[in-house]
Amino acid sequence: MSCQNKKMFTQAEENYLKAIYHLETDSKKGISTNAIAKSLETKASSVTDMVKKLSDKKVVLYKKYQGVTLTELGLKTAANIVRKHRLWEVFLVQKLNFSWDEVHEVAEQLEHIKSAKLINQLDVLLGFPKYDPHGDPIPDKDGNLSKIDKILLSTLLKNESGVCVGVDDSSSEFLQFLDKKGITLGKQITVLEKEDFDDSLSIEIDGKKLSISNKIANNLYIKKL
Amino acid sequence: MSCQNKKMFTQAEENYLKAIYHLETDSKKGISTNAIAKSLETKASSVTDMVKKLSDKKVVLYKKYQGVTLTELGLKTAANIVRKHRLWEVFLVQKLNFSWDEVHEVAEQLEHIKSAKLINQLDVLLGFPKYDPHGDPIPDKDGNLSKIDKILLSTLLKNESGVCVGVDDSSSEFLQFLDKKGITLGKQITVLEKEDFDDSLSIEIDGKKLSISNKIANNLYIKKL
DNA sequence: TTAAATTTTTAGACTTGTCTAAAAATATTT
DNA sequence: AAATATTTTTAGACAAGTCTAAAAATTTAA
Repeated sequence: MSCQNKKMFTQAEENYLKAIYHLETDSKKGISTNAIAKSLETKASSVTDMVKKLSDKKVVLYKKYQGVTLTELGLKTAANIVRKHRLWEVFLVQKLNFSWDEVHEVAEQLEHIKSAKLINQLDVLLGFPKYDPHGDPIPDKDGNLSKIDKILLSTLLKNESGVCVGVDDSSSEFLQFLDKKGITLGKQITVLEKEDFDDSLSIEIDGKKLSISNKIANNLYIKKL
Repeated sequence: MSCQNKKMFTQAEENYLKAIYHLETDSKKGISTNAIAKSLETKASSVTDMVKKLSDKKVVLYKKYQGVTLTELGLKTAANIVRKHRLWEVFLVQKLNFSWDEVHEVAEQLEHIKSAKLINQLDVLLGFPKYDPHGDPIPDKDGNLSKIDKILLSTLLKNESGVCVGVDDSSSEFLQFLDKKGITLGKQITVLEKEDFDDSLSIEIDGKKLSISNKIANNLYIKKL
């Protein structure tokens, strides 16, 4: 088989590692049991149990009541799962005609497939993509991320322009809403007007004028031109 | 989610259904607990337990001590898993440069991914293949198989010719052996000589003469010209 | 800085899928 | 047809991962 040296993790363990990874990039501090429970839609008591196992396996540091942090090994492992998730998302969109709001659920399953060759060759097939269909960076084999200096659309000033490069909320509701409005990654946007009373925006996209609520503008990443 | 109407099965359940499916195509009778246990490398007692669950779910017929048979629903479900397995094998070979001896292990995992769109689009991407990389037929959406009138190389007579269309044993050892000898699907073979004392063959392939043992000839399918 | 509220952990239970060992049924042999 | 061998099932146990309810620790508030 193919599992002598490399540590293997169950799907449940991988999901915990991924959740902690995402929470760590947001908060930098030790991640609380409750935060993990919320993000995995499970109970805090289940998290405590699992976190002990992960600690035994040296992928997290854990002191009772103090939250957890990923070790070097845990970080690498988690980044690799995210890498797989995002590469599969690109595959689904590029090769199988999925739309960006349909990929998450399936990638959530595909990310657990164990085969180094599979993911390397997928990377080749897709042309070594750096970003997934939502604009999120794909970690490389060592877990490093390409950074892009993106800002929220809501921070653009009047008459400034930028290119759509990502979303903060990638729920299918939001993504489908963007589709309906004709807003997709790569599209150029210019802020025509900023309304003070509700923080809504008037923007130009594809030569058309569009009104955008603050909630939308707060979930759309732009790279300034 | 995506699981309101269609019945969902666990990976373990799917593996049992697949095993029973394969055993049924060989034997036509009720499949014994022991046969399933052997094929899944598990214990007969575990099989008894699982078979009861499958019976409750209406995918097999089971009477104590009498073995099991797939119901219509079970047959369709199993064929669908085999369909997914074989489509993924084609994908791995055609798109990701896997060799035919490397695909099984990974397809064994991929076959359990749940998404109708995924498998339909994969079918499109691959051009609706009818056979997997070992020459085994890919069931269509209703579970129907394309039949090919293939025979074992060992049944070819002296001076008869045929095209390699499949293998009976698809262990990586056998497949790697065939690779080494230059025998792949689609290659034309002519029987030059049949030796009586050990049933070995002398064949011509690619204009070269090759000696083939009976064991090999008994595991290689040929379509007569 | 005590008291109250919240978070986290523990303890015990449940499910799925597996196992071993023993009992029951079936099949084979003489 | 009785005795033996084999197969299958049952019974009880175990590991993984989850849950609820209660206890312990920490944080917040007064």
